[in-house]
This record gives sequence, C-alpha cells and structure tokens, in this order.
Amino acid sequence: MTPSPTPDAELNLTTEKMEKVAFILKTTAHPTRIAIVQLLSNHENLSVTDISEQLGVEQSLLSHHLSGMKLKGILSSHREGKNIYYALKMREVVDVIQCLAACTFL
Amino acid sequence: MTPSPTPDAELNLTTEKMEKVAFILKTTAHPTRIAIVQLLSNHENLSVTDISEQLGVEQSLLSHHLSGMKLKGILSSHREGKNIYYALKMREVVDVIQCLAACTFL
DNA sequence: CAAACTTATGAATAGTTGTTCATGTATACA
DNA sequence: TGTATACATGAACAACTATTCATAAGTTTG
Repeated sequence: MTPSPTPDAELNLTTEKMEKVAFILKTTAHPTRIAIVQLLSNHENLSVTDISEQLGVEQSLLSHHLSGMKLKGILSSHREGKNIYYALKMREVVDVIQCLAACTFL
Repeated sequence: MTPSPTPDAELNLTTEKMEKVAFILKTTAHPTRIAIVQLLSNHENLSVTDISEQLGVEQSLLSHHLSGMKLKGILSSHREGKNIYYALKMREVVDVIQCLAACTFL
C-alpha cells in the first residue's frame, strides 16, 4: 500500500536532492518532533492543546515546533473555531522513522 | 531482500526509542554526510582520500564528519597501511535516505 | 464589548553543531 | 633516521537550534 522505493536500489542523488533530504531529516531529528509525528500518524488531526497535553510539552515551545514543521511541509493545519488542528502532510516521514525504529540494535 | 518494517504499521515508540531515532537522524541530517552514505552505499569501503576527492571536501572537515559518524555507529573503519578505510555499518540509513529521496515533491 | 480561551510570535539567551586552522600521530619508504 | 603521505585531533570561532518568557492576535461567549 505504501509507495516505497525499490529495496536496495542504488542511491544516486544530486547535490540539490541531498540538500533537500538533509533539510527534512533535520526537521524531523528531535524527540519532541518525532513524538508529534507519531501522535499524528495515529490520529488524523489534533489541536495544539491535545498535543500539548498528550506530550506534556508547554504551549509556546510546542507552537514553535509545529510552525517550523508546517513551514517545512511536514504538517498542515486549519482553524476550527478557537482551535487549530494539525495533521501530517508528508506521511513519508512516518516510514523514515519506522525504518530506523525497526533497527533492533537501537 | 531488505528487512523492512511492515508497511503502514502503527508507530508506537517509547520515549527512549524516540531519542535514539532522533540521534541517528541528526547524525545523518547533513548534505555532506548524506553524500558520504551514498558513496559508501555504492562502494563497500573507501579511504579518506578517496572520499575527499570524490566529494571535494577538505581533509580535516571530512575527518570530523567521518569520526562523528563512526562514533555514532553509522560507519566503521579499519587501517590498511597508510590509509584508513571507512565502510557503512548501519545500512538502514540508506533506506531512510532512499525513502525521503523517493518523495517526488522534494 | 469585555473576559476567557487558544494559539502564534518575537526577543533574549543557552546550547549545540559546523568549519577552519594549526599541529600531532601513524605508517611507509628512501 | 629523516622525509613524505595519510589521517586525526583540539582549540577557536561562526552559525544554527532549542527553550523560555512576555505579549499579541484570533475566536467564542456572556
């Protein structure tokens, strides 16, 4: 079901693509942000308060993380009344995390 | 052939595991380091000079990147005469990069 | 419209990472 | 043993990221 690369295909990226990949990796490389992805991979969408409560992360800090991730295209958001709901936009990051999480030695 | 996670399995990591995943992502999240992984995914092992020439990265800087990656378990190395050869140890990072590189929108 | 609630933003600061440069160490070879 | 080659290391500094705090802006409700 998941559109995934052919297993063990050769890696042959242009410099530009390497930069873009690095950019996304950097955006994901933080425990709180991984937790956000995990939460949103299991929930379709959640308000900032929801996420804040689930993760025990303070509102402002969370907001900074969320807007960064949105800016970089990983999340999307929409307002509904007083709340703003965030959702996972780039679902590929789930696979990325999954892939590393599957390493038994971690 | 590649041992990969079941597609679209639920993401359910412990805090500790999220930290470890973040740690590896951070170690990979740099264009030069992605280039190193790419090179080593296609070459089994290469000396520092080889890599330096292929990537056009200055010896000392490269050495810093390489030893960091080794320290974090992504690469391994062995000496052979005057040269030190590096190899990919954690091959999973190739899949991680592959996965993101396959995003058409990047 | 004022009060309460939800989220965003900006400045300040602390902490981490990247890069350079100078120098050190290991090996080979004359 | 001295010189050349290959790589590592450490200090200094620059660049970037994370966190906190105070405050602002949008929305609902009385």
